[in-house]
Parts: sequence; C-alpha cells; structure tokens
Amino acid sequence: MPELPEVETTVRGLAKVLLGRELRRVELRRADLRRAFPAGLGQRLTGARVTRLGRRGKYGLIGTDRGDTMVFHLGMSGKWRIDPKEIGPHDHLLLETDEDLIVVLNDPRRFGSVDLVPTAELDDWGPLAELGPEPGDISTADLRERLRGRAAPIKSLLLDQRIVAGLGNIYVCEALHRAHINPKRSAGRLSPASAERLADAIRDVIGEAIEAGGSTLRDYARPNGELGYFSKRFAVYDREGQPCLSCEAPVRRIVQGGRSTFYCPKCQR
DNA sequence: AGATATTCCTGGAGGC
DNA sequence: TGCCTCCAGGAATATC
Repeated sequence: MPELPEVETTVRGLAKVLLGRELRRVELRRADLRRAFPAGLGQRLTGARVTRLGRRGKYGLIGTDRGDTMVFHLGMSGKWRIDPKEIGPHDHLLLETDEDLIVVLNDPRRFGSVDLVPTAELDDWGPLAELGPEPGDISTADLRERLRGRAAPIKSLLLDQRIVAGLGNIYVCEALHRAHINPKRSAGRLSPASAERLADAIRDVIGEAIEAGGSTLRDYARPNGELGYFSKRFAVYDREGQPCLSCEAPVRRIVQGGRSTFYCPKCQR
C-alpha cells in the first residue's frame, strides 16, 4: 500500500491524535516485524510526550520529549489504525494516549519496521542518511546530476531511494507516463527536455496524490484504517490491456528488476 | 555497474 | 465450496 503520499497521509492522521499527547501505555504484541523491535522500546516510549510527527521518504517519524524519535516504515502492507473497535491478529504495536485513545500499527505481511533513534542523530541514521531528495523538492539539475552516467533503465533507478526518496512502483510508472518517457530508456541518456519533464512529473504526481490522500483524512479515523489509493486516477498502473487515457493505445505490462512496469508504448517512446 | 533471483510474510484473486 | 497457484504498494542481500 504505502508509498510517500500514503505515508504522508498517515503521518497527518496520526498528528491529529498524537501530537502533544503523552503516551500512557505501549504494548508490543509480538517481538518483531521485519526485524526485532528495538530493545527497550516500550519503556522508552511509555510516559513520553509526542512532540513531532514527520516524514522522510517513506519513513514516518514520531518524535518525543525524551530525545528519541520512533521511525516506522510500513513496508508493503503496514497501516496505522486509529481507535479500532477491536484488536486483530496483525495489530503488532499499540500506543495509548492520555486521552485514552489507541493507535495501532497493523501489518499483515510484516515487511515494515520500527526503530528508535536519538533525535539528535536522526539525519545521520543510516537508512535516512542515504536517502535522496524529497520528490517535492527535486530540481531538474539535481535529477540530471543523479542520473548522469547511469546506464540502468530509468524505471529501475527511480525505485532506488538514494536517487529520489519516497517513490514506489505506482508513482514511478505514473510519473514516467506523464513525462512521456519509456521506462526502458537508459537513465543517463535522457535529454535535458526529458529530464525536465520527469522532474516536473514527479513533483506533480506526488503533490496530487498527497492532496488526494489529504481529502481522505476524514475517513482515515475509521477503525479499519483503510486509506486506499485513488486508483481511478492512475493512468497506467495496473491497467494492462486497457486504453491509455491519452492516446487509447493498450497499456503494456513488462517486468523490470522483478517488478511490474506499466506504460503506454505509444506515448512513451 | 547492472541484472537477476531470493528472501522475509499474509491475503486476495482467479483457475479448475 | 475448496484447493491450488500466482501476485502484490518494499527493500536488503547474494550471485553472476
């Protein structure tokens, strides 16, 4: 589920109920997700006050007044449920606030992660330090510089979080379609005009998706915590064989680096 | 450097 | 209805 816009929407939803609150109770309902929960997570969070909700790439950040920041990644199936009616089998981490409100990290596939990092060291913490720029900030010049000399297909490189942080399979496909770039094109061989269209497309696609996610914030508080993608807005993703929204040629699906790529062979040459 | 495969998991979709 | 296979929004790791 989660790429950057979904994480951003999640963080905004969590901010409404967590920001400024004291965490009265922390319950670990299992010992690990992708990795073990950090040692002492419960003790270090219990009694702490939440001072910040943030995001970097696909990582969500929950800062506390104890000098720690909880860093979460939602993996493939992670989501936060706000004030659920009941706790289910995939509810792995539970936070209860001083307003008696419960938020739960739910992740059936358990590809997600939770870490606790000293806030002062956050920017230097390995996984965050390696991330490329935020897609909302990417400039044409910066993007060109990062792609320069790279022979790999542009699709594959855009999935690399060190190039641009936060893009996933869906929004990479969508951005390339908007920019009229063939996903197989060698990244370092993009024309300046193409690179500019790509930087614009990345900014626009992500911006619109956040905006769309933002409009579901009201619904976010539902106990099932479903966010959902605005799939009707996808021009190519998961639309194999269906007509391209621009030119009506059938959308094609190929596999690159083991991941599905959807594109329009006519618009994206 | 790049490409490919594999791994971690569960659940939903579709075939028979 | 049930059983099977395949596939999925991520990302680290190994191997050629």
